[in-house]
Amino acid sequence: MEHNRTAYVILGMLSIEPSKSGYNIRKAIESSVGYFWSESYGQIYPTLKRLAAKGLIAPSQSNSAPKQRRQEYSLTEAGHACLQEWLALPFQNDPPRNEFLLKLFFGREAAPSVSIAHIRELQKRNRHMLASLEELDALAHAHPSQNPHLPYWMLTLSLGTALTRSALVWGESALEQLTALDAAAPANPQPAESSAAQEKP
Amino acid sequence: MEHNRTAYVILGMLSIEPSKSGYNIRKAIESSVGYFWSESYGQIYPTLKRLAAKGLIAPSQSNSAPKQRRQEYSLTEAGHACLQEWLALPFQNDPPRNEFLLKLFFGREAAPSVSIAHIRELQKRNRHMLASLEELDALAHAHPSQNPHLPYWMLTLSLGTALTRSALVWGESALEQLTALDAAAPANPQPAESSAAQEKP
DNA sequence: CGTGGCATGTAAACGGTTACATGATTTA
DNA sequence: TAAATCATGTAACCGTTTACATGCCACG
Repeated sequence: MEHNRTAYVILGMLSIEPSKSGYNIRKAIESSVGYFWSESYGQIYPTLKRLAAKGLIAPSQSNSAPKQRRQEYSLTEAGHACLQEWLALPFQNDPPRNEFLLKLFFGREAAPSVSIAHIRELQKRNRHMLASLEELDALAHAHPSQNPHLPYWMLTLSLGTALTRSALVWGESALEQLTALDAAAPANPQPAESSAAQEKP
Repeated sequence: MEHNRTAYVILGMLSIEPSKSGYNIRKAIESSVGYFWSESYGQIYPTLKRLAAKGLIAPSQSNSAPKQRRQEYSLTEAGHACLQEWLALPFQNDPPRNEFLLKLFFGREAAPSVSIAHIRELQKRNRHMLASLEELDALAHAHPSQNPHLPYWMLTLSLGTALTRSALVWGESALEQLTALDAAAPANPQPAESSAAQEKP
C-alpha cells in the first residue's frame, strides 16, 4: 500500500459521479480514462473495501434504482481531501513498455516484410484509435454542456488525437523507407526462419 | 513463463552484439531501447539462467578482456530462431498507464494552477527528451556507418522525436487554455485543500 | 423455468522492482 | 591498503491479471 494508484482512480471517479458501485466504476474507467489507464476487478473490489475501512469512501444506498443488489459508495470529506492531495503531487513517468518499438528495433533480425507488417498493423490500430477520439470530440461539440470537468477532459482528448495523428504520419514515412530498403537489399540479412524453431523461452 | 518479454529482449541484444554479460545487457538496454523498454537485474539474471538451460544461449569465455570474472553468453542457433519466431508474432498493446493524463483528467478537482504546474513539468521533461533524441540523431549523422541495424534504429528514433514534438506543441496550447480558464473562473471549483488531509490510501 | 447476462468477489499466478548481500577489481 | 565501483545474484514484496466461483435479476 504505497504507490497504489488504483485507490486514486476510484476516488477520482467517485468525485466525478458520486455513488457508484465497483462494477460501475470499472465501466466508467473503461469508457473515459480507458485510453490511458486501466483497472481490473481484482484490484477494484479489494481497494473499495480498503478505502471504506479508512473512511475515504462510505457505502451509500442505491436509492435511485434498486434493481440489483449492489453496493454503491460515495466520497467522504476525507476521501476528497486525499484525492486533492494526490493530485498536487508530481506525476511519475511510468516505466516505458512498447512492444511495437521493441520489435521494430530488432527488425533487422527478420525480413523487412515482418517490420512492414507490424507498421501496417500499427497504422490500422491508430486509424481506429483516431476515429474513436474524433467521435468523442464530435460528441462533445454536438452536445454543448457546462460540465466543469469538460475542459480538462478535452485536453486529454486533444493530446490523444495529436499523438495518434503524429504516429500515423510517421507510419506512412516509415513504410516508404522500409519498402525502399526491402527493394535495395534483395537477399537481406536473415533469409527466413529455419524449420527448427520449436522452443519457446 | 508465458508472456515473458524479458527473454526476447535479451535474445535481441545478443543478436546485435554477441557475447555479453548480464550487467552488460542491462547497460545496453538502458542506452538503446531504454526510451521504450526497461529491464531490471532481478529479471535479467534469472532469465539468463533459464535461457541457458533451454539452450537458447550458451556461456562464452570473455576472451576479449578477462578483466573481471563475469559470465558472458552468446546466441545459439536455436536462440536465434526463437527470436525470429517472436519477431514475426503480432505485437501487443501494453496496458496504458499515463499518470500525467490521469491527473489532468481529474484536474477540475484541484485548482487550475495544479494542472498548469503538471503541464509545465511535462514540457520540461519533453524538452529534455527531445534534446536527447536529437543528440542521438546528430550522432548517427556525424558518424555514418553501414551498420545494417541502423535503418531500424533510426525509425524508432524518428517516431520518438515526432511524438515528443507533438506533445510539446500540445503543451503550449494546453497552457494557454488553462491560464484562460483560470482567469475566467476566479473562485473556481475546489478552493484549496483542507488542513485535515492526513490519510493516505 | 431456465438461460444468459449482471454483479461481486477471491485465490493463484505472474511479471517486475527493490533491497540487500557478496565478492572481485580498479583507483587513489 | 582503503574506498569506490563493477558484477552477480537472490529474497521479499507489490501491483496486476486471470480464472474461477457464486448468486441475483431480467427476459424469452
